[in-house]
Amino acid sequence: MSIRNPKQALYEQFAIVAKALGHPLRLEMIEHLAQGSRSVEALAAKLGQPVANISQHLQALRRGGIVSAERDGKFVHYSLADASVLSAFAAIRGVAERQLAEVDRIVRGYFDARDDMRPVGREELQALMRDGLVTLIDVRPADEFALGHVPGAINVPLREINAWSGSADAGKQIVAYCRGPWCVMSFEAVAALRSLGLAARRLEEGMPEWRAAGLPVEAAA
Amino acid sequence: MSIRNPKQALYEQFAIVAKALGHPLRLEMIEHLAQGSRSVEALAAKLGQPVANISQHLQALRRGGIVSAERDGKFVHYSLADASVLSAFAAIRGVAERQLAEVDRIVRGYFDARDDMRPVGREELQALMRDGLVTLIDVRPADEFALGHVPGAINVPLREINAWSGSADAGKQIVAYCRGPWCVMSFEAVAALRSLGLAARRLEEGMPEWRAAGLPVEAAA
DNA sequence: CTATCATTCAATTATTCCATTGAATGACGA
DNA sequence: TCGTCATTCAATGGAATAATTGAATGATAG
Repeated sequence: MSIRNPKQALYEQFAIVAKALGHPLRLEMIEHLAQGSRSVEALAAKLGQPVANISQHLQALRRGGIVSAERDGKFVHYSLADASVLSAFAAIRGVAERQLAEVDRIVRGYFDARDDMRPVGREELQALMRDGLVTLIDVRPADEFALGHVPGAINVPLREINAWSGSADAGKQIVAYCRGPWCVMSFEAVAALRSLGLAARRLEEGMPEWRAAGLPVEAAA
Repeated sequence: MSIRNPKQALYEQFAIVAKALGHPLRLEMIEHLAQGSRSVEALAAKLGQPVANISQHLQALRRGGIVSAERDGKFVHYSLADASVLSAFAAIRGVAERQLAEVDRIVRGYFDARDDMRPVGREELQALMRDGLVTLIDVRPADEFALGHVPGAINVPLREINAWSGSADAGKQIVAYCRGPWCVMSFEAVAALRSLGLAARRLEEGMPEWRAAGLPVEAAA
């Protein structure tokens, strides 16, 4: 290792962390790992990527201190190293939302962010739930739901949304959430429900943010 | 541009932001810009880098929404685009401090972080200042001091620290701060003062963090 | 001990990023 | 209008990073 002054050496370390976050696939991996720990194979399957590719990206994330690994039999389970990883992700997302016009364009174009797409905040949701005014649905796959979900939520994976909608209580508003603030599944769930004439809105954030806020989490028995 | 789904498109945008933070030189540029706006030339001089190189990195930072440019005559002044940039930087620093053993090693090795190097916190400083128990010195160059400093601080650029120490009030503890939590100048100032037998400690954070916390800032007349 | 399977490593090619150089742009002052 | 100066652009070669493939490792089950 070359001799440098400590300032540069520190900046190099910080840059390693930022660089680890600087790839779209790795960010997607982080969002999945934020739902709970995963084996390399499971993660690869979720993302539709070759195992070796995911393994390499996991090494990069590990070098940056983003994830930690734990061996369990012949599986290695990866998970986020620290809650501070989520705040770093959130901070980067915040910069992008505030500063990059492209983000705004994507959100408006693809997600069709109309005024009435205004998401429900955490406090607002808790008030609505207390008053029994909403049906809260968790549109993530069943395995992620099982690892932890908002108390009172029903698991309705995205592909079952149309079938489920028939049994929905038309008198209540539906609130959907999934993996994070920009997770597409809740957008699509809301769009699908609305096209069926149901009143639906997104929860502003997803499961990891709910958990990070210290709010109660329910797990499968 | 290829057609992708919105999720990937968003992750790509977030990755652009993270990638912009993923280079040591750019992080150093951010720390300088956090002191105040700078022209390309001024920044290049501060960092001892060719102008064209700095210009290119500034473009990268601009693409990532990290900095914004403002033309003034034939100069272009760059500054941080948003206070959220500082929190993103802080979040990344936080991950590095918590997770990367190398950071710990550098801090211990170069900065000689002994127990009594424990830095002074903001509240503690304010209490000490109120009671007149400390001399607060700002060890940044005079131009950065002029753009804003902690009220009551004396500007003692690092290279003048030995000359100044003769006139220091030996009955008071000295607290030094500079550009940020890991800015080397305050470490070196404290080391120099201690080797002269004076009681000196670092302020935990630097000017940008002080400003971001909404605390009062004094600028040159 | 051997077979199996999850994971990692190694090697390849394509792509992107980086620093440097020199030329182009764009605004100001004479 | 012309020269000057700050900044940006374009082009170069060299280094790092990414995706793919196939082989190596390391732990479990039989």
